[in-house]
Amino acid sequence: MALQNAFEHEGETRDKIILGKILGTKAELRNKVKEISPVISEIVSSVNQLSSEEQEKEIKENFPEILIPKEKIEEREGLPELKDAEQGKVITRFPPEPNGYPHIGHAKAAMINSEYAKMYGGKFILRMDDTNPEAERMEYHAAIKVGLEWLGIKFDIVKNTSDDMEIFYEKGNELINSGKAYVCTCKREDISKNRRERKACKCSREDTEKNIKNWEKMNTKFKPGDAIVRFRGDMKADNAVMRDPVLFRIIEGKHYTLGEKYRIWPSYDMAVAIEDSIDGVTHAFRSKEFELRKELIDAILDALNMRKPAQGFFSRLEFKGMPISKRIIKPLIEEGKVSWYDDPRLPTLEALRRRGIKPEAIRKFIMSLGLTKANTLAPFDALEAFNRKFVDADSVRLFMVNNAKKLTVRNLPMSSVEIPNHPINDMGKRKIEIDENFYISGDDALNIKEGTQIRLLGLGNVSITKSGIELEGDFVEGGEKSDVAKIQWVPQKTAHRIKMIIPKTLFNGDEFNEDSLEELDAYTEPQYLQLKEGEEIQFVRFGYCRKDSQNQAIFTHK
RNA sequence: GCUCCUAUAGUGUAGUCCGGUUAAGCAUUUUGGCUUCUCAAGCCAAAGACUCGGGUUCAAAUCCCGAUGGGAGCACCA
Repeated sequence: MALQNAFEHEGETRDKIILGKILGTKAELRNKVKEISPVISEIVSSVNQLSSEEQEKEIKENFPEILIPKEKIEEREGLPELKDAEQGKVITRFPPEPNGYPHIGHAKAAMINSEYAKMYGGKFILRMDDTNPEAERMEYHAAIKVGLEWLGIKFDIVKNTSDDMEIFYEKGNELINSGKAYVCTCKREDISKNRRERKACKCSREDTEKNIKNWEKMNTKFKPGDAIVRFRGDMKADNAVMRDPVLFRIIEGKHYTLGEKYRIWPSYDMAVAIEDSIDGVTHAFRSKEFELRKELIDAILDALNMRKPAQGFFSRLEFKGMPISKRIIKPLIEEGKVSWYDDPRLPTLEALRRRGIKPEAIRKFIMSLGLTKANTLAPFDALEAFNRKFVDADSVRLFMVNNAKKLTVRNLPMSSVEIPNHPINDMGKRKIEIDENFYISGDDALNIKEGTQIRLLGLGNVSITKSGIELEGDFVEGGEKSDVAKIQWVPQKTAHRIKMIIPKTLFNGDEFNEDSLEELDAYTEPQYLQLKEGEEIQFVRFGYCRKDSQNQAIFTHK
């Protein structure tokens, strides 16, 4: 073993390392460290005295198996295993609030939960967490469903938290009747102040009878803001969430599905606790900012003698320079700085789709992030790298030139040319009609000098007789492929004009990037018109792009 | 302010629970090379990390204590 280690590390080995290796494989020797370490030292020093050649000779003669290269360690696929999970019995859930458009953060929560259900052959629930009528809209509800469907996430059960209003009231009664919750009629500011100062208010000392009466009055007499139901937690607790949190409050807004049927609504903690328990959820994964609520949720369920799910937490996912929060995005839309929630600069699912990011890439990417609680501010290029692998195999290769310059080629021997749609995979060919008039990219035109040769890809070499803004040249029969600049081109007579949109980082630090959307004026082949909307293309020597419409393409990535 | 969470290469992570089989693995990035009628993909190679300071131990990324950096909560939002 010493010999092997020495061989792997330039002829030198160390006794500590060898000791570690031996103890690692042979646990029974661990209490005999004192006895074996001098023996090891001796072996190690004798090995170190040998020259590399002698070591190698020794290995070849006595331990040839060492020379076989080690196999690479396989990366663990997917998420870490769950501790108390039984095959076939795991139930997870994704509970979004329909109060906005779904984004990459939703994708992470949904994928982690669904992945675990899949891993253990269990069930996965989509539960629209809609207990705040003021915030929720059908539009968002629909957008979330569309987004999840696009991601390819399948649900076994779809429900709304608001389906179970009667159950919340039942449990509310139970908590109030048993004195584990009380009605508080203090002012909002006082409640907040008492929380900070860890002081109980007078309402918490009222008797059960009064609480029951007030609980009834919440349905009739009290106005929104007048009264709330609070859980009897611990006003002295270090965890501020436990300082008598809200369980129910009055909201008079019109709920997007239930209208004005109810006016007392459960808070998030109440709703999640009860729902997860009655839905049979065994494992609930949420993002890290909810971590402090774990204690509360357990306490509520204990107070009601209900089954508790295991709770896990993961870090929020955000991209550098791409804000997720509505608070930031909404004003940008209002000021016209971004067009809408599907603006390709945004991290919403709709925007990612328009930009040409594939759901499989998002899945791989999210799984690669793991289940850590450390903050993740991933650079977008990590996602791009995954996406490129999915997109490359079936993206049609097309020619596109931007900032077009004219090139006239004399003595062309043909009037059309056939070009394969993909360099490796069989995706057919396209026939391009040509005459002597071409467009080439402005950047390429700049670099072309008089008297040199260039090669028009798929066509042939041209010897340049005039450079500058309008170029001219002669066709060269049988020209060399190597050592010539190979450039893409578009025939002038059939050139199709498109707008090329290049999304860039929206924010540099806190500063809005005024140049975050670059638009190029470009020409492409008429073949572009034959492609389906949404198809991914690779514009040769430019990058992967998604066809957004007949006259607009969005740059995906290099 | 109080409380909680967190810290591995430029970036994202594996390993940490249960110290040794890993002088830290993978991916991405960057740089070289091969291949190629694309600056793409593919293949090969190189570069690069355990936040800091103590302690325990034959042995610490892993356990303990302290410091520092980052994030979150202290809503009648979820």
